[in-house]
Amino acid sequence: MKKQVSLQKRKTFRHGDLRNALVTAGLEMARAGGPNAVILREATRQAGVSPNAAYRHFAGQTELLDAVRSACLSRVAAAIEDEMKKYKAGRNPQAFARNSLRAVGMGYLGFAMREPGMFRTAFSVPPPVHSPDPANTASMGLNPFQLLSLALDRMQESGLLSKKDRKNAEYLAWSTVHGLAMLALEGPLHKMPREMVLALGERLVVMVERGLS
Amino acid sequence: MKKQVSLQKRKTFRHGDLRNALVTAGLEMARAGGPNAVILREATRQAGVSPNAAYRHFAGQTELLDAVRSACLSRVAAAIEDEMKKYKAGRNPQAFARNSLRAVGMGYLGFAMREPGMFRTAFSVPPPVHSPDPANTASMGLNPFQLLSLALDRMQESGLLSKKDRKNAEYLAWSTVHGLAMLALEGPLHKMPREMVLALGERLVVMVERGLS
DNA sequence: ACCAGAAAGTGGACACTGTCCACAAGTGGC
DNA sequence: GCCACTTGTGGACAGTGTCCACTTTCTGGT
Repeated sequence: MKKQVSLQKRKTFRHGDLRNALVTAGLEMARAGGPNAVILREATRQAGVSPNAAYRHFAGQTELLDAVRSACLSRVAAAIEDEMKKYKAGRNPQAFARNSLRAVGMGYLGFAMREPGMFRTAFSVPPPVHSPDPANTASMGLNPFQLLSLALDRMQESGLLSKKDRKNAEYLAWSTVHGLAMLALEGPLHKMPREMVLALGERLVVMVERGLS
Repeated sequence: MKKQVSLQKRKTFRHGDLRNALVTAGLEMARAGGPNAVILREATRQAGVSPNAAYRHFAGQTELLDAVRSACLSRVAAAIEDEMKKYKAGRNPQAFARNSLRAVGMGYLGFAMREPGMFRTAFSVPPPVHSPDPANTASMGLNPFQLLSLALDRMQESGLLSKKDRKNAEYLAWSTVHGLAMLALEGPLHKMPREMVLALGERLVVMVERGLS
């Protein structure tokens, strides 16, 4: 239907862009079924190539998953950016700061609700921590964590947060929205309607803002 | 080494307690490697029984995992209870309420740090929501969620929380600690030292307490 | 223009998983 | 003592990740 190009058997022996094709296929599987659903052989099948061909581009299934996770993280970052763009820096820096924080939280949560599979994949197995890996970023060149830091910086600069309270505040804020997202996606709250989750998210952001200082 | 009893080939054709043996084996696998590591065939092997024997007690691997998850949830509840027992209701109900909330948060997080595999298993795939399943509880007969509710009730009763703010507050509080735990276990913070995670946890609980009202 | 060597993909095999089927071995009620 | 029922066995199958030896194609140096 969509990328028929990869299904019709190619004429050339070389695929030309296999690595990308595999990641794309893997991304689709992650979208549909989360990290456990990204399956190496299936990816090669969709790329119209033998299973072992994948090993020319990835050391194994784990590395393929790593690449897919990276792609998922980029999507998360993009969603946050989109949300942040709704607010412009105006004459009230405190309002701007608050809106930034809200945008990060709600962008994060919104993506989790919209693309559960990708979200779960993005935060599944141990990635190499805070690597400033440019592959995880969107157009602003910041990963989700850095976008959050930015929002918190604005809080501090506008006087909403003391220097002391600012320290490590990203972890506190992040935990909050991430936790709600996970509980709603694969935890005990998975039957809660999305609107309610998002409503809780609103309260959560307020709680963070109030509780941080 | 430990439960040799299940390894030496039994004399009777019947195992006698196979279901339990399978869950126990599964629990050990979950402890060591999280939900993905609980493998049906391996459980039967450890129980000294043929793979198919498991199907007399579970419809399939998923059901075995369900049972293991239930057991993990019990452990979480037990850990929270242990933490709560440290504080007794005294002449200051507000302090008691605060301590209860702290106990829930820190008990939860502490267990996550001590038993990452079990914790991840406990909150992995969709369980049947808020079923008051007695299998998930510890000695007080309350599951982790209910223990949290109890702590929040104490907050309200002691006047620390208004009726309006009390509503759905468990979700907000829960999200917070759960999020930190997940980020620390299988998220980008997995290299953060446990002491730091727990220190963040302390701040987090304070933030919740301050932010909820 | 050649041609060696690297890069990319193929085919076959292996061990492992979950699961299905038909069958055997004990057990309990009448 | 028999017979139905539960529990466990054995053999099979498809699907997975991965290793090995092999072939096909591309590329760069002479």
